[in-house]
Amino acid sequence: MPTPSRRERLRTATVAEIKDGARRLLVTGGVEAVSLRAIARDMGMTAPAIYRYFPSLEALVAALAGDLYDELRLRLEAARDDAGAEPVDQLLAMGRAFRSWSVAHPAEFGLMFGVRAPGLDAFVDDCVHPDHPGARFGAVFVQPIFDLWHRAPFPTPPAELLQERLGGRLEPLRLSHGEVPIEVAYALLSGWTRLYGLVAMEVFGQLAWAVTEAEALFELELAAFTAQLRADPPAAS
Amino acid sequence: MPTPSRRERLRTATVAEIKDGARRLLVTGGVEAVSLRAIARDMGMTAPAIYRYFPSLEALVAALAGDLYDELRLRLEAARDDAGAEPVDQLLAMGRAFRSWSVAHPAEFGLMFGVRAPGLDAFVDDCVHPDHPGARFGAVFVQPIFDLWHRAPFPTPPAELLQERLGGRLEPLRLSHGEVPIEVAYALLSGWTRLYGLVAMEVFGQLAWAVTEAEALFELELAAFTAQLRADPPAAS
DNA sequence: CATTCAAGTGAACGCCGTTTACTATGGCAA
DNA sequence: TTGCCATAGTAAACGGCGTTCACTTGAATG
Repeated sequence: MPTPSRRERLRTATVAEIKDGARRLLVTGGVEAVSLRAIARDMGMTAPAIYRYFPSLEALVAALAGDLYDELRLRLEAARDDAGAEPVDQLLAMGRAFRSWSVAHPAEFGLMFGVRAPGLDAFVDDCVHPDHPGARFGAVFVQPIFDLWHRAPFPTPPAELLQERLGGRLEPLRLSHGEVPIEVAYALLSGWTRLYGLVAMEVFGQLAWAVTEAEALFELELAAFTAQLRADPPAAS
Repeated sequence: MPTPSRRERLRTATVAEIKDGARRLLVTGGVEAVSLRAIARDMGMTAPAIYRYFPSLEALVAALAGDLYDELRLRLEAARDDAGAEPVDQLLAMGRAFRSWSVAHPAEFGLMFGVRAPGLDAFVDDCVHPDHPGARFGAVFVQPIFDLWHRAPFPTPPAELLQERLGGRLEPLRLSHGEVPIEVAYALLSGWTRLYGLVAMEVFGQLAWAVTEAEALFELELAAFTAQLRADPPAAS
């Protein structure tokens, strides 16, 4: 690609400035504080000008969410790469990185993993596009679990049971990552939902009724899960 | 208490009508569709009249959320009471009831368990009031796990480890339910976060990238968890 | 140099929460 | 029965919001 024209450069700079403003508002006031008028005010512009760059507020927020998925994914990839070659260590590091980023960025987490606006972008999300930022984020977990399974299979429910219950329902996963052993798919989903549940409850303040310092609980659960992953599968009995 | 005065009866009826309207809007358009003006319009009133009953929109939404916690708790208690005397069966029934209510009421679920408005009611929530609807909801799970532990202890991480990591951080839980064995507290938190994570991901559409029909995954996880609860604790080795 | 087109403005529309001043009415005490 | 007064409701207004539309301006392009 040749050097982008001057117009192009200005345009991408403005897009970035708009997104920066949106994120600043998101961080300080939650998603409901993100408004075109406030962004434009911060930029010394008027609100309708933003429509030259995004077709609606909602589209802007969706683009911001996509960026955040990429940011979080890069963070997890860095943690994985720093964790050595042992898949379990990589998963541990990724789990901790996921929690620490999420706790440090609760507003962003809420936007990415909280409730979706009713039916608006759901059909955009579950679209199987493998290049969708959310899908690319989920994909980060696949490789380590797959490697671990190759190296040292871990115990799971019996493969026949998994096949019967889950077999026909993994098309979306298969569309992004060819054929994955069903045990790997199960471990991926099981582990991801546990990680998500714990972190989401902490970030959303839903654990305060029971426990202070949710990090202790997080480390306990992480230890329990990795112990499960390190265990030998039961001998065929 | 004597029969409430006529005024009182009219007032509670109006409060109920306002809440009904709010819930209708919540269901059809998500939480952001709940507006005082729309509620008042549906009731043939003007918006400022609602201020005679609730000090703000936010307070109305909070009251609605409280009612929803009670509704869900009653549903879970009914499922538990229909499940016989076996604690594991009770927990299974409560887990299924939680999922089915949540899937059937995604907007309500989002309001109750999704992201909180920034710092607004957080300090109201984590207040240790044992009569807070959210706390009373969480409490439903305590008794069956406690009973199960009494009847047939299940495997957990070693008590000394739990005590060291979690011991000092359970004041909120202890304030609502006296002393609870630390293994029970751990199993409660671990199980609740797994249940929440799975259901929240399904309701929020966060599993669509990997799996269709999340119920199959839910049943697998439920089976895995209850198998864990039914297992014998490892003999002291 | 003339033209074209993207970028931005200002005004407007219809929503929204909330406040204020004001009105009517039903219950209660003198 | 009469008079009072708290209660429930209204209308108008303020500021903020997303969005649309008609309009200007200025820079890149032929």
